[in-house]
Parts: sequence; structure tokens; C-alpha cells
Amino acid sequence: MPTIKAFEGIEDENVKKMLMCFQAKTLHYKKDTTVLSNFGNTTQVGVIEHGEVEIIRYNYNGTRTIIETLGEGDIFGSFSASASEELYVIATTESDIILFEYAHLINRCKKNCPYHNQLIDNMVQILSNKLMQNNERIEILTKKTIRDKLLAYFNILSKKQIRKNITLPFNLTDLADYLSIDRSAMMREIKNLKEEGLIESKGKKICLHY
Amino acid sequence: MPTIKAFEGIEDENVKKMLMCFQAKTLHYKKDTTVLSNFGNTTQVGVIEHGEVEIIRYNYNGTRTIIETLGEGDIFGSFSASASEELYVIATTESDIILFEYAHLINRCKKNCPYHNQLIDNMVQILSNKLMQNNERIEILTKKTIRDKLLAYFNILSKKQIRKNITLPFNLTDLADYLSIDRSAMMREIKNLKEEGLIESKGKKICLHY
DNA sequence: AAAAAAGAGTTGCAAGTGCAACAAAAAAAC
DNA sequence: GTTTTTTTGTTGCACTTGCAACTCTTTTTT
Repeated sequence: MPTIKAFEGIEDENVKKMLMCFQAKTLHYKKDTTVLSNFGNTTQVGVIEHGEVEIIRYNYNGTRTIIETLGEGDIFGSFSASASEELYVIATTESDIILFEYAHLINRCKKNCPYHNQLIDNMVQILSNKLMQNNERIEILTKKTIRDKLLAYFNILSKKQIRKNITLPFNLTDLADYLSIDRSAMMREIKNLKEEGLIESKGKKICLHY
Repeated sequence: MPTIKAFEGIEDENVKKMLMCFQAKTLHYKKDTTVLSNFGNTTQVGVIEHGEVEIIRYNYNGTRTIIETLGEGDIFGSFSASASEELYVIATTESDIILFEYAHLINRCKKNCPYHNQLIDNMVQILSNKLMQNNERIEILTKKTIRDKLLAYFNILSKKQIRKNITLPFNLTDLADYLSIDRSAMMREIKNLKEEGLIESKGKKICLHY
């Protein structure tokens, strides 16, 4: 079993008890299938036991925006998105996902289980982290030019990977989605950055020269 | 005393005890003074007892971006921003602010005070709300055109104020900041929307015709 | 009440960006 | 190994946007 952030510090047997108490269901999803649709209005929480999912918004003009990419042990729920959006949770690989009602997470049950405290402490941690990630994305999105968006993104990544030689966590098409810019315009700007000697790059591999 | 979200459901006397335990300081700030600078790297949390503050990022080119506007009873801390930013918390009106270390919020003290549970439950609530707000902002910022940004923003506001006749919560200059677009370009687009009959507007008052 | 500052509203122009439509390379499927 | 699909890389062009430089109005300060 992978380390599930929400259940960290709780013994396996207690996790099992808790999931029983929550009436949680574990469901299996094939690659590229929908885990939840109209996600903005569900009260469910999903915990990724195995696999990988993406939270996607389909825009009226047919384009799509990646809201978030989640992996093993991650959790998603109403807090992952704005209520006014048309959202889908898609399994990008074969996945096992534990589903239950969000209310269980925040309302302590009557029995006052000791491990419930731990669960809620974990939630504070998880939500804080998500907030920081969101703030990062907002920092990038508020940059006005494609160049500034790219550089801001590369910088943050470089800090995280602790080196100038970074590897993008997704392909260039998805990067353009994440930065909310046109892919071809982004490629053009990457070319400019290369020609000016600010970066070297080939596909997902980028080396910062500043 | 105003309703402070972080302390909701905790009796006044217990709040006082807790703040003692946290070694919290209440400080007074005049209009347009700095509450915290280099905010990204502090471990402090601020609770607004009276007044109003803004979390501001100053960009290298001199422009500024409003990260968040906060009022009475709101809380701010490391979770309010990305660590890589140069941030300031500015009092926009005369304000009283309670400051203490973030660690107190998430680490239950040894005495296991009963009201600490309530505090942490409140934090989950607060963080969830902030996440939703952030998600909203991301939804808006990921729109590609000024028109779509404006309409997305108006829609969300219209839902919140439950009418087509909305009043902006800040002036047009700050709105442009919030949407991260050029003010004059925004004015031009508002004019277009008016001419096409999609909205009526005068200053902060906007009426949606759709 | 007058002066100063802040905000709203406008416009020309240059630069940046999105879109469409490709070709080439790489990866996945057969 | 060949075919198919996905991803990367490129370019011309039109249009949107940012910038600068204003005027006019409203609000705040003295």
C-alpha cells in the first residue's frame, strides 16, 4: 500500500476501520476513463490508491485546461476546484480510487476516535500544500508575457528539483495548457530563449543558463 | 469583538487563554503601513481584529499585483502565498492585527485543550474556502482573452451577489490588477461589451444583460 | 472652498499572441 | 518492422493586448 497523505500516522488497521465507518468504496478505472464528471457539484472525495488522475476543465470552445495532476496517495475533492466550473476527473493510467463523502473528513464521528484527530491534522497539511501549489500557479498566470510565464515556471521547477538542469513533469502540449498559452506561441518563445542563450532545451529537458 | 473565523465556536475566555498560550501580540497599524514584509518567508500568522489588509506582490518592473484582500476576522499566513514571491501585507485602513506563530495552529499543545480541536476544524474550513477562492481566480486567469476574463469574473460575482446588478468589490484599477491585464485594454473591452449590449456599466456598477 | 491626488475613460501605435496549417520526429500500436 | 498516432517544431498573418500619453471626473486633503 502506498503512503496516503490523508492517512499518514494512522495504523493500517485503523485506516481500514475508518474506511468501513465512512462507507468508502474502492473502484478500479482503466486508462483514460472518467472517474467523476460534473465534479464541481459532487460532495465526494477521492483518494488515489494506485495510478494517476488529472482534473480537467473542458472549455466551451473545445480546448481543455489541466487544473491539476495527481498521483498515488493524493486526494481530490470539492476543495480542488471552483464550483462554477465544468470539471472532469480522468484516470490517465490504470487506477484504483477510494471514494467517500467529504463530510466524513471534517466532521468528527460521535465515537470520537483518536485517529480522527490525526486525519484532520493531515487534512490541514494537505490543504496548506494545495494552497501553496495554487499560489504558485497564480504567480505564474499573473505574469503578462509568455516569456515571463515560462521563466517563472522554470525557476520554480529549478528550485524544486534543486538544479539548473530540469525535466518537465509533463509534455510541452500540456505545459502550454498549464500556463494557459497557445502551444505554437510558446514554442516560438522557447526558441527565442534558446537563441538568446538563456536556456538550452530538447523536448522535456531544459537547462537554465542564468 | 468581530467574529473571527479561526476562533469560531470557542468561548471568548478560551480564546484569550489560547492567545496567551500562543504568545500572540496584538499590534495597531495606520492606513497604508506595512504589516509584514518579505512575507513569503515568515512563519507568522496574522488575524485581523479590525480593519482591512491587502497582500501585494511588487513585480520587478514596478507594477503590483493584488494577491488577496482581507477583512475583519480573516487570517493570513504562509499558506496565503507562494514561497518564491516578494510579498507585502499592507493595512489599507487603520487596523488591529493579532500575530503569532503558525506552528501553534497546527500542533496541538501538550495540555490537549478541548478548544484546540475546534481551532483545527476551523482551519480546515478556512483553508478549504481559500482554496475555492484560489480556484476561482485560476479559472479566471486561465481564460485567454480579456473579454473572457471579464465575463468569467462578472459571472462569478453575479452568482455570489445573487443578481444581475453587481457592484465590484474594488475599483477598476485594482480589478485590472486582479485579472492581471492592462487597465486601458480592460476599459476598451468594457466599452466593447457595452456597445454590443452585453452589459451596462458606470464605474463599479455593472448590470449584466445575459 | 480651493488645490491636489486618485480614478475613470479614451486613443494611436507597436509588439506580442492566438490561430491555422503545415512538416518532421518520436512514441505507441499493430 | 511497418503503420498509426502523438508530440515537437515552424511560419505567415490577423487581431488582441500592452504601453504611453493624454483628458475629464471624482474623491480626498489642506
